[in-house]
Amino acid sequence: MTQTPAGRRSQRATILDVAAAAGVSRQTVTRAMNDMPGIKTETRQRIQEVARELGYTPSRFAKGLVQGARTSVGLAIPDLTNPYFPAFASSVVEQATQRGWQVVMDDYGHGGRNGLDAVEHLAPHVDAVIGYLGGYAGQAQAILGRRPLIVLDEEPGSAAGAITFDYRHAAELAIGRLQGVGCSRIAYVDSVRAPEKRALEIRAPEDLNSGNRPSSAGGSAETVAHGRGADDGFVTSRGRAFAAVLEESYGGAFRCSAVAVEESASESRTAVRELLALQPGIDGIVAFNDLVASGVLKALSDAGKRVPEDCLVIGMDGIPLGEQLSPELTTLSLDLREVGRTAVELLDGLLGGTLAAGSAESRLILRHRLVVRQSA
Amino acid sequence: MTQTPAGRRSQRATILDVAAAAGVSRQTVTRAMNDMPGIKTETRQRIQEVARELGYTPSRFAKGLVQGARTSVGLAIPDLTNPYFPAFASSVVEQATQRGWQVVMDDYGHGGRNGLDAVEHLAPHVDAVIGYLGGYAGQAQAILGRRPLIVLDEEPGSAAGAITFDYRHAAELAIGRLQGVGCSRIAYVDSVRAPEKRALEIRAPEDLNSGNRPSSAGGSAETVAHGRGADDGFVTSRGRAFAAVLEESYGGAFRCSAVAVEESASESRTAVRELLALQPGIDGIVAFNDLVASGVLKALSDAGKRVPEDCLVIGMDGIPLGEQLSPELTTLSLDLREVGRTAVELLDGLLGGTLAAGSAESRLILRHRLVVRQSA
DNA sequence: AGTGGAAACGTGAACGTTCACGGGCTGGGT
DNA sequence: ACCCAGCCCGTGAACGTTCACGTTTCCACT
Repeated sequence: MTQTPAGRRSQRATILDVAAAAGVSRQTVTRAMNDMPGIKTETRQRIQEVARELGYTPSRFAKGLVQGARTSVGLAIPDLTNPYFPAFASSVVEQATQRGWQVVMDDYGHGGRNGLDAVEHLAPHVDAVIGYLGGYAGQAQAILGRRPLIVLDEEPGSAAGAITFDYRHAAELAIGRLQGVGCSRIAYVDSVRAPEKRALEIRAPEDLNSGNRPSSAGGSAETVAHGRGADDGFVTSRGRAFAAVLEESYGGAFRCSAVAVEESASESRTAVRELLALQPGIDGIVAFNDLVASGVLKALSDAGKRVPEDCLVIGMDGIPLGEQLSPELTTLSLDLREVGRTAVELLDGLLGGTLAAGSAESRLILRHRLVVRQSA
Repeated sequence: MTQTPAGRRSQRATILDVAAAAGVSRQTVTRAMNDMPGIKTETRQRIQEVARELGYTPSRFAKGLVQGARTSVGLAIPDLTNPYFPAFASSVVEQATQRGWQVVMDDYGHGGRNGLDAVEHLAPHVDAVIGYLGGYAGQAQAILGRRPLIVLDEEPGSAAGAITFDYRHAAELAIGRLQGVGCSRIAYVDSVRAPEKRALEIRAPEDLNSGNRPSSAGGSAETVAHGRGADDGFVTSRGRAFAAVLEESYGGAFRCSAVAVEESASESRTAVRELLALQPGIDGIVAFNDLVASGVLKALSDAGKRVPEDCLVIGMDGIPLGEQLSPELTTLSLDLREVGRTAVELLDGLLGGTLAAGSAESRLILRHRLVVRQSA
């Protein structure tokens, strides 16, 4: 034995410690630990026993250095507590595991961090990132360099891959439904992501109560948003899509009002309660998502309105909660497991080289699907 | 330059490639990339530019090897889709991130894997594991060797740390509540974890409809469970705790019946519907968790029973869903963020050496708290 | 011009493992 | 007695980075 594992300050046992203790060489220990051939069964067992006693755990760094990396993907999610994300995260983990990848996860919603912080935190440890970054696609891709980034629900910018949603199509589905049953006064309840922390408030929509505004010709479509701090009325791309489709569909005979609240049922409840007090005639409400829609249902109940008799309600994204509500929520459903699967497939293509970063094929657009239940 | 980065087959650019391209040495590149002092600003910028062009990303393995590992913890979770887990997972990630740790996550619920598979998958990449393993604490700790394992809701066995729950206390809270308002016929709706896939079915409880059984003296407490494949009536520790407390509290004047279903609202709904058809007199139901309780509410509604007027319902674990139901669900609430935080604190103690693996201090017992809302 | 000293940069060594060899032993055949 | 094959085991090299030094460059002050 010319190997001298002695005299080190390291706490961890190394392969040399095991080799010395068992009276063999490094390579033999490697053979024993990794079930390789070319070693006597007796020796193998003795070495494994010694390793167990010493509490030896192979260094993942040394292993990775010599063997070449197993791929590990970072998963950045704003808030696992939001029922939208678990199905997505679960699906990503499942798909990654199937490919033998590992997933390093960051839920950046707490502690005032944002999507960029998450990517900075993940970057040193991963070969790629998938995530809802909320607008940092460009900067995040810069941090990652050549390593692929898949962003979701966001302008891709320089990101290697992206999955976005056809909100225009979703809006057409929902409004088609409401229009079909004759709704005439529709409200859209928008929402902003918590990290932005914009203090949005509802203002009295005088213009809607007191007839037409001077600026708009009598009977023309009219879209009014109540929200402070938003550069335009509808702050989200969801909201914008709805506004556009509403104008087109109801040209001439429609009024829409919108409130923007933080993404939670209780916020939504109080906001919509106030809205209903000001505009009792509303007979159809589309919500930013099912969580917000849940608050809408409560608010309608508070106001003594029955769903769907007095007012229809349509949610969005189709989280499991919707089925448990009464009335069961009609929603624009998104198969979030499919979204996760698709994201991993995209990444697989990018890592494998069959897909070019930033190419048209790496930009996918997914569609919502109308699931009709009781509320509309 | 005696450094010769040429003639390698490696795809990835190494620090030597950057050094050669920039006409400097390894160490200078290191200084540039890690914002260390002792380098001219101009040189630093030039190197960073070169690194960007070459798509250089430092090898996390080489870095980890020489610098000593940043700790990374594995997080094993049966099913993120189950609303019980996201708050826990989110909290673990938050706490770990605060300490500068990274979290490698495995959601092992899909594809027929179990908690042991998850630990095997995580083991090569992590310094410790936190997880709901569903009964594999011993074998998992064996795989991890000296590296600490924190198990939740499970007999700790040889695991370094553990968090369990005082189901006895929870049962006392719930039954105390029901007893206080005079419930006389209580059902407990139990559940088994999906991975077990035990086919449990409801059988007609003749003994409860047709008076006393011969084996039990008239009027004595009687606990009947309907479930095939369970060695005893109540298959879960939650169920066992409830059975015990029910017997003691209602000694002489009580009848309890239980069904065991898979953990889902729809399964629960059909199961309880059948149960109510057989035993219409039930006036209080405690459910395995809020998801199951949600199905119970639906079943009661199906049967024309009003909650809480005709029958009280108490859920368990206090997931956000409960507040959105109508009636809002009274539940035995668990602060899952606190559970996650506590798990990480335990791990912190174990890694730091201030806590001994397997010691009494590394075994924590947390309690549920009764949150009274509308359903009871 | 000489000198001191800081700033800028370079070089051997080490981290812990696997890969690609190479060597010794054993046993069975000619 | 010799050789060869097959098994078992050991040794140098390499993976890519940082650490701890050592060396050079540069400037200011005497």
